Amino acid sequence: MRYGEFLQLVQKHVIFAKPSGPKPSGNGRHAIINYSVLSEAVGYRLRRAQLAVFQDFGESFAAEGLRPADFSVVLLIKHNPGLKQSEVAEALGIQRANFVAIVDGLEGRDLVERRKSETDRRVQALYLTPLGEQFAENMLATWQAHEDRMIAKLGGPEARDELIRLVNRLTE
Amino acid sequence: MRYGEFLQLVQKHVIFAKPSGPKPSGNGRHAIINYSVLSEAVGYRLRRAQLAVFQDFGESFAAEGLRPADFSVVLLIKHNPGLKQSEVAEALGIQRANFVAIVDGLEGRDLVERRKSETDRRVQALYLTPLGEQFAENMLATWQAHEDRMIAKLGGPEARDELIRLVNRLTE
DNA sequence: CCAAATTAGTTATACAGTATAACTGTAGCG
DNA sequence: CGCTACAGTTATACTGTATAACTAATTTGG
Repeated sequence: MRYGEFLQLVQKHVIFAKPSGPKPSGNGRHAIINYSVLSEAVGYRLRRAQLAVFQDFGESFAAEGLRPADFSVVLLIKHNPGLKQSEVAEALGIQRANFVAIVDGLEGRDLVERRKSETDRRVQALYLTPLGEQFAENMLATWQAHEDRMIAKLGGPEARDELIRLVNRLTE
Repeated sequence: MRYGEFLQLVQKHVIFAKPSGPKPSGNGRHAIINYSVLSEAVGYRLRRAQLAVFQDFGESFAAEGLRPADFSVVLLIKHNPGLKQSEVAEALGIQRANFVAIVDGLEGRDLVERRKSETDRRVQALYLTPLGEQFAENMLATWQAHEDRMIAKLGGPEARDELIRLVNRLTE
């Protein structure tokens, strides 16, 4: 058994804890706080928003025990079967060393298959298993429901498109 | 010596590593990848953008060894002197247990002062030290330069306002 | 052709961020 | 007074991420 597989087994089954949102804070009184530039700081507001979205994502996939990285990996393999491990990892900005455990997990759940390339035996080409293909369908339906909630919060598909357009400028 | 202070001492001085961006990926050839819905997935694009912004933030403050949380704490204390530890922590969405080490660090650098409240000796009220006030001025100048870079990437202050307006809807 | 360099994947390890439980000292209240 | 609640703290654990070192396979240059 590989180390990654071992880790997978001992992992707790609760991937995403319940929302740790604003606790019923004691006396209920809240200090009025001056947030200064934080209110309009791109990094801060972006971070808080991203946490809120991931929170919803986590609750959506709590039953499946699927983390954002797992979702992305399954999606990419589904649409690009045969990609090398390192290509998927780089596409998602995941270090190849950390990617091993992710693939171990998906392979252990019989969703993904590693196949040694015939032409280059160093390479592990990735494919979805039949179960993985089926899983991906349900996964995408669950994701779409999550995404629809986010779009609704934003105020519609146009607002979503505008948001994507803006944040992409920060990544380029 | 408290545990938090001990941790502070043994912490490495390199808070933010160099950008681990797209490595000179070997042969230079890149597989053409179908990202499917990931291209327009709110959570995914938001996450990537936030990482890019934090990367720039980290480089901006590498010399000062200031992390995003430290920045926010100093800023809030500057504009709300005398707030309780738990109030600052809650305002920033930081667990009070984890907030202890952050304040330990800032206090150890003589930027922040804990003062036991006269009326409630359980409470630690937070204030900037004179050095902290001075530090905050430089900090804000450094931050503004960072923020200006982000605004420029976005395409101007109007685009920034629009982005903030959109992401705030996700957090509410 | 062969030795050296490079590449893909893997393992081990370290650290930041975050979450929870349990403890101490203090305050409020019947 | 005795019970409950609260603020801060400590210890601990787990996820995500970063780096170095290793193995096996391939490519490259002389």
